[in-house]
Amino acid sequence: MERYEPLKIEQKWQKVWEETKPFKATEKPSTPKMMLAEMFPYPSGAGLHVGHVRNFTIVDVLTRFYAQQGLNVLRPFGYDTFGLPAENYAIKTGTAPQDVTKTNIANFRKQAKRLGYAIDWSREINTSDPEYYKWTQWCFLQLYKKGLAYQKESYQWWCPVDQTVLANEQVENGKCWRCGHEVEKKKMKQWFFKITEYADELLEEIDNLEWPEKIKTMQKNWIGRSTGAEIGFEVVGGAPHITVFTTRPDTIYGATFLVVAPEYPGLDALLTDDTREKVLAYKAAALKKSEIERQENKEKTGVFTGSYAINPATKAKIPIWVADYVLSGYGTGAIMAVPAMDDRDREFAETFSLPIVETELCDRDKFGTPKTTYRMRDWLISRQRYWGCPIPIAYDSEGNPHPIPEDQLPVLIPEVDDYQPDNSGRSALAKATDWLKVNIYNEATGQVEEMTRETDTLDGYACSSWYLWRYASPHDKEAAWDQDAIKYWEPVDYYCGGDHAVAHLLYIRFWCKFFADEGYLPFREPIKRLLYNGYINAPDGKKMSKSKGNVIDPLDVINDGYGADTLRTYEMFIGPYDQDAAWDTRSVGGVYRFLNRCWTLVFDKNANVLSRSIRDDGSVRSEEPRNDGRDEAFRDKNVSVRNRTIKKVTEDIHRYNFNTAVAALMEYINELYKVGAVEEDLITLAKLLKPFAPHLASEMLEKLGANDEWPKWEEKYLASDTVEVVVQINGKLRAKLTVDKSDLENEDKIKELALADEKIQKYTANGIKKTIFVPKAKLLNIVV
RNA sequence: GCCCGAGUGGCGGAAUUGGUAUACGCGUUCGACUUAAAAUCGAAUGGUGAAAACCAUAUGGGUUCAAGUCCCAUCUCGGGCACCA
Repeated sequence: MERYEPLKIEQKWQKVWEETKPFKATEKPSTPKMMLAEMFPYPSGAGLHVGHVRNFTIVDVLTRFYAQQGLNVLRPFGYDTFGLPAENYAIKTGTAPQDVTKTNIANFRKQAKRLGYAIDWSREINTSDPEYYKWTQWCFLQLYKKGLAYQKESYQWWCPVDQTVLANEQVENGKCWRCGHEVEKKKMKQWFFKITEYADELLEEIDNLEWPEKIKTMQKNWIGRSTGAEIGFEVVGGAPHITVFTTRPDTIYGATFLVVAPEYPGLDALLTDDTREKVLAYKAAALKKSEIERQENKEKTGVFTGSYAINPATKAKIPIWVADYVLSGYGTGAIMAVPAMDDRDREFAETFSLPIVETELCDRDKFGTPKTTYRMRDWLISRQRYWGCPIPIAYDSEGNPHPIPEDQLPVLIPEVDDYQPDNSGRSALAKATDWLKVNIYNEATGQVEEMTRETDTLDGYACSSWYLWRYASPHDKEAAWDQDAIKYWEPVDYYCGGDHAVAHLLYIRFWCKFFADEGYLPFREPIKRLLYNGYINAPDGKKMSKSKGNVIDPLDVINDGYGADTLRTYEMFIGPYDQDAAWDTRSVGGVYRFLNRCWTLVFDKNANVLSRSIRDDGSVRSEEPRNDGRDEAFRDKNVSVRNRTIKKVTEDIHRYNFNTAVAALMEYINELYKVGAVEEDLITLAKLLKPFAPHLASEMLEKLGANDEWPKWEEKYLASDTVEVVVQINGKLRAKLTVDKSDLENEDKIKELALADEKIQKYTANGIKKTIFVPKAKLLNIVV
């Protein structure tokens, strides 16, 4: 007897797909398109994990579903390859990140192919490929030309022992992750993208997106628009006046002191000989404070500057303090403190015995000018790292930046021997001394000059801020993306991921709006629908991690004999796609049994179950062949189950209820095992199964000689000839009636039948108050 | 602290518009097949109870003919933000 052998079937179909390339996409102007993508992975050395499989399979189910419905689908794939793990590995071992990346991509590709994904493999992209990052640099230059890429002095984490800049995630409890020494903030010139320029549109367009509410709320909070006013305070003694931002200009009569942030630019002018030493010491200490310390220790600290300001409302002379509870990056870096109204100001006033004055409110616009501010800051994009996209800038002898001309792109990453950043705070790119020198035309002097290249690289998020558009024409040598291809394929219809709720998904919206303004994109939002999938945790409910030893390797699940179809279907069945779920190895077996039953129904003529059906009296009618000409009644019964299943699976996929779609297929096959199947059932089953288990379904369809066109249901077949009507007494189920379909709307008839029922009569002996009939719910409620 | 979610059998979960609570799967039990085991197939499976019936969707109220679903309060868990003036 033949058996279901997933590995054999899967190998066969993967070979077929490798040769026939059924998902190679081309623009077909007369066919509706559908573009789907997952958040492209960072190809780590560990290979695919079960979270990738869930993420990719969601996209795959939708891709195949729409392809089977006749849409022209594009489902590309790519790799987000710049980043710290490859660089750290390089520092440790001296292996070039280029080589490690190449190996990891090959492994990822091989594994993704073993899962049978409907990918157009001709569109693979890789952010560290010079063919790709040439255009990342081009994007940077467009932003630079419009003044949206600019330099500014900014405080960075700095490890004084390792003499290097550290990223936020490399600072652990205020200490350097490598040497353990306390880190400090160092003022350095950094590159920024001016995302705040688009703050209003980014905020206002959120409501129009078909995205999960959770993500929309997070983005709104992140942008954090608040409206208020800026109010100028004159400083006694002639120092420049201080402008504060407040959302409550109406409380100005209660402002009894001002507070500026330690980093406040005009701080020096406020100091007196008596206070200078103390204030500067406070400032130095504040700069040393780690984020963690600032978060954990919210006790108010501060120092009096020695200066006073005049409250424009009360004309009172009020002291100016410096305190780290005022943030330099928000508003103007200075506030008016109204301790009677604001909890933080009150706490500060109480700590330092400053006056608290209860106050009447005044007109909001009386003393200030209306002003809107945002929590969102400009996007800091320079990284002092080797393994990133070089910023296409060079500096003349006076330190002025000049863009590398577009015809000299890409600025290639130079080869170096040592990947450790150098002690000037520059990336390892600074070690490529020849590479550093470049001849550029200087407009100011009108001469070609030797300049020095920028050694910072771009934040990886820059590389992923335009990759969805590259998919439209991934090998284009003339442009970042082709206008016709973009017009046809994009914006992306479905984008699926489980991370980057704010950063990546906000940055890509920002770039989209910018390039739309520049005329390069015909839309202002890059992603129509976002699916945000949950994590898959270990069987113990905890996060999977190597150190805990609770990692489930998807390739092990396949190779253990379950196969890719079981793995895919299991991960869709595990629970609602947007919720976290815990791996359950035994449930994987349940899904395997389900697929095995599908296989058996089509291929194993000898299985005794196939020859069974149930007689009207409930007994099993055995030894009957399966696909012969069954009698009419039998066929009608199957027609109704079949149509209901088609409807349920179709609608569930439309709603992303993949778990209940699989459950509906399980119900269907359970029913077929009970009553028997006609050929149309087998074909329908295979077609509906294909998005989840494409190898097995292809094998079934081949055997049945059928295509994979998505089946349609007809409403008229959904109900069988008789329907069950529920009879309630006071809302509680007491009896079930079987009535003819044609009588379902007939209230009198159903009432008559109900009242004739023995069980119901027990309750109606003392009369009936009223009845409620709900034909849609097939329900009659009798109130007694 | 603030803003979102969520709480249903032994377990993961279903219930789409207020209308048969517990679909589907796991686990468990029993049976068939087998010398036996595995695999496969079939049956049962919220609790109490002999049964009738009663009680069950975190807890306590409410609205309704009817509440897992709506309203009010409380508890618990998860996520996000966190001195943003």
